[in-house]
Amino acid sequence: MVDSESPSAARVLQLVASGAASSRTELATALGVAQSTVSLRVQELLRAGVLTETGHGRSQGGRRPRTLAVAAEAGYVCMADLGGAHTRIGVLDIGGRLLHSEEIPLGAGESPQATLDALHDAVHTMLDTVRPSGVLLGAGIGLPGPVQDGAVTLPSRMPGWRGFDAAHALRRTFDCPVVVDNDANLMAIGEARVTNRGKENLVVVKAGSGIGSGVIVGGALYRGNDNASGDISHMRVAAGADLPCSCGIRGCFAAVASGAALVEQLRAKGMAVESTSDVVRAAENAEPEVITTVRAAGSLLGEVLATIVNFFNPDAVLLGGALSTSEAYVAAVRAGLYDRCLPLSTRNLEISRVRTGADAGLFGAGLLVLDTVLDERLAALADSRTEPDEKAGV
Amino acid sequence: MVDSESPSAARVLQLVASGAASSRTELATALGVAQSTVSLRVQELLRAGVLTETGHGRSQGGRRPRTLAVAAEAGYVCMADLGGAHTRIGVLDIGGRLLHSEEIPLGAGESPQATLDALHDAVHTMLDTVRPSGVLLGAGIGLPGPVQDGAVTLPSRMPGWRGFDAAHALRRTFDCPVVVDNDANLMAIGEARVTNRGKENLVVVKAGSGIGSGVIVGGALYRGNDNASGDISHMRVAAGADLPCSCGIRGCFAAVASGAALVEQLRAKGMAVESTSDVVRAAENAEPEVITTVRAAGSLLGEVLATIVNFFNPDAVLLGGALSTSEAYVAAVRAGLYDRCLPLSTRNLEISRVRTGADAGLFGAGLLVLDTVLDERLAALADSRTEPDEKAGV
DNA sequence: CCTACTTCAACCAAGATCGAAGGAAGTGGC
DNA sequence: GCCACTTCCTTCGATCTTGGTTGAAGTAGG
Repeated sequence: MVDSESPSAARVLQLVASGAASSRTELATALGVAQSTVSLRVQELLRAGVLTETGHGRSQGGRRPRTLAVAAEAGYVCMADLGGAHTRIGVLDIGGRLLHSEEIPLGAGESPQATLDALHDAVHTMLDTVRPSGVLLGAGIGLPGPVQDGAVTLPSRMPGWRGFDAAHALRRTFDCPVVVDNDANLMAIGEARVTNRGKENLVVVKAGSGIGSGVIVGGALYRGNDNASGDISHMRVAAGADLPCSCGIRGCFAAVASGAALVEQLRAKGMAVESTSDVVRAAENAEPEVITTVRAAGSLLGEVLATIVNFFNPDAVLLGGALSTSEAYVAAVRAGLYDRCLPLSTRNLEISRVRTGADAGLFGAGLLVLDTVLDERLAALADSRTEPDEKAGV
Repeated sequence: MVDSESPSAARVLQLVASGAASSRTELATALGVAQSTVSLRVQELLRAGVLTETGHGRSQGGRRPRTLAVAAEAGYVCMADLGGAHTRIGVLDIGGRLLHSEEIPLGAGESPQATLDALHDAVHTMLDTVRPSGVLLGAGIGLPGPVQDGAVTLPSRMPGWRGFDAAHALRRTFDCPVVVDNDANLMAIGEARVTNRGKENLVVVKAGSGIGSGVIVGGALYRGNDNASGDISHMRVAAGADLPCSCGIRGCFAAVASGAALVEQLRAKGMAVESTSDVVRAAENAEPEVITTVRAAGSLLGEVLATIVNFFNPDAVLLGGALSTSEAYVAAVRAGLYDRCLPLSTRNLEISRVRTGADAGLFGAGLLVLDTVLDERLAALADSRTEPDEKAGV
């Protein structure tokens, strides 16, 4: 359940690829493990062909380090972050570097199979342009709703998706290992692993057309009992006492303050907004009506998060999703949170935007699938190395 | 940070003492580790004098097991659970068995030093009666408020305690190792470790004169950033819009539904209640006014917990504290929770009373101090065994 | 050119845990 | 009584990890 600081293959590659470490010694300090341990693991990765020695680095007074680099030709993974109206897709090389990401006009509103087919086409068009070297190792996909066994169990804005085994369908379509998870969970994983703050316990909020969060405990994703952790959309707020929600209860937070709710509210007032991004743009243009609405939504999120922070006492609250790109929104969240939270819990609390921005979910999806794919590959290599040995030995 | 299933000394002893395991083989299956590992650890504990072999068990078709028992003469720890008006004290033997527990009329209302002095006297009177064999190994104390570095940082009903280093004072008074922690945290630890359900992630609520909770993640206590996790008393609820709270904000949950708040409300209506227990008693006697008030408080807790359950998606919510002894209260909590929570999160959720009842906090305090004390003792023994070897060897 | 010093990575021993194997101590059928 | 079988516990090597040491590689200064 915990894999934060362990020198997993994917993590070693990520450090090398990101430039955070380019020699064995640097890896050892970055991972916090003994040099000898790193040495062995690097040897494995070299043999597996996913790392290469590229030469020597500059000496710092002593022996020159042997520089390491990921073998780009070893392959890549591709990711998708499915939203209500838009979908973000991208490619990660084997070292966890984002080679490319883009937004495509594809929503989960269609039938599942049609959506996934369109996604498949879009991904392959992207791959034709990007032309990453090597082979497709795996794919990771984020869906906007609680995911269990590869299927969405509570699709609020996704008609027809309930119980549809997306993982199975994708495996068939893409013909490679696939992981499917909730979008906010993937965002939390991505942000936690790419921007390594010294923080162990995080709440990462995705405020887009819906609102969800991912929870990081001890550096690893906390999934809860049914992989349903992080739901904050159905908290009861006074501001929405009479608004109905897809869950069947009135007064839910997301029914008032989600991007979709803001669009509705503004359209009711005659404004020409279609999506959450439209709302954010209008707010940046300082349209008074919009900015008031956005601030109110942010303040409400702050209030909701105050409850979460009091209970969970995390090291940081990180904001992502389309709404978080609005300065006004973030400011309102901060204000609402500090206003309603115990000083004890906010004293050491960081509240900021996700550093990986709109790509956070893609990073999470890619890194998650890289973990499993690389582990399998190393295990296979270890097997193939021991078996012949036994033959030769006896 | 995680110590749930590891074969720690205290855990081995607890299993033996509780009767859950009386032979090495049973220990191995209970701990989920190899028999050889258990064998070595048992040898250590035998040498340390905290375990003894008592003879043979019944054969089950093969060789008879050698039965193990904790060496009662090896010592004991004593515990205290300090409340606003009452305090519960008890003694644990080295195997984690509760030898005795009682409630004494001592509250945290006095000055800290006076309270601790009175506590010391009460504990020694208790020890004179109980006469546990062996020596006092350590003491664990629970305080009703957030604890940092052995001191309460936000004493809501404890004038004069703010910043008072209780751990230091107790170490001097009792002259033994001491652990001090939040009462709800200790309750969570106690309940999680004594009644080992197959559950990994728990929320344990203490609903007494105040309301707090302890969070168990992966079998171990989750403490958060500032050891301040589990605070649910300051969640905003509609029912208490205008009631002031010690935190300076209006509308806090605990200002409406804590035991202290219920006492106030009922007294304002002319009822003769002094403490939370009085309220519970009156409710059990089916006094209409009281039972309505208690049910309302329970329903509110259920609503608050619905938020927590949606976010945290635990395996179980366990209710403790004086209020939880009221059937009506527990029923109202259940109703409120199921009413406001997503079915997804309650499908596999257990909602029940703590099985260790009023002693949950004592168990937690005792087991926590046993952990550290036993580890130290084994380490000391290991040292004393290696050092002479070196002398003799050279 | 030689020496002193720094840094890197391979090697080694120590500790923990595990699985397999085996001895010890029983039961039960013949 | 003998033998097969079961169960319990210990022993032994294998594996994985870690920290410390050593030798290799290189720099800086005289």
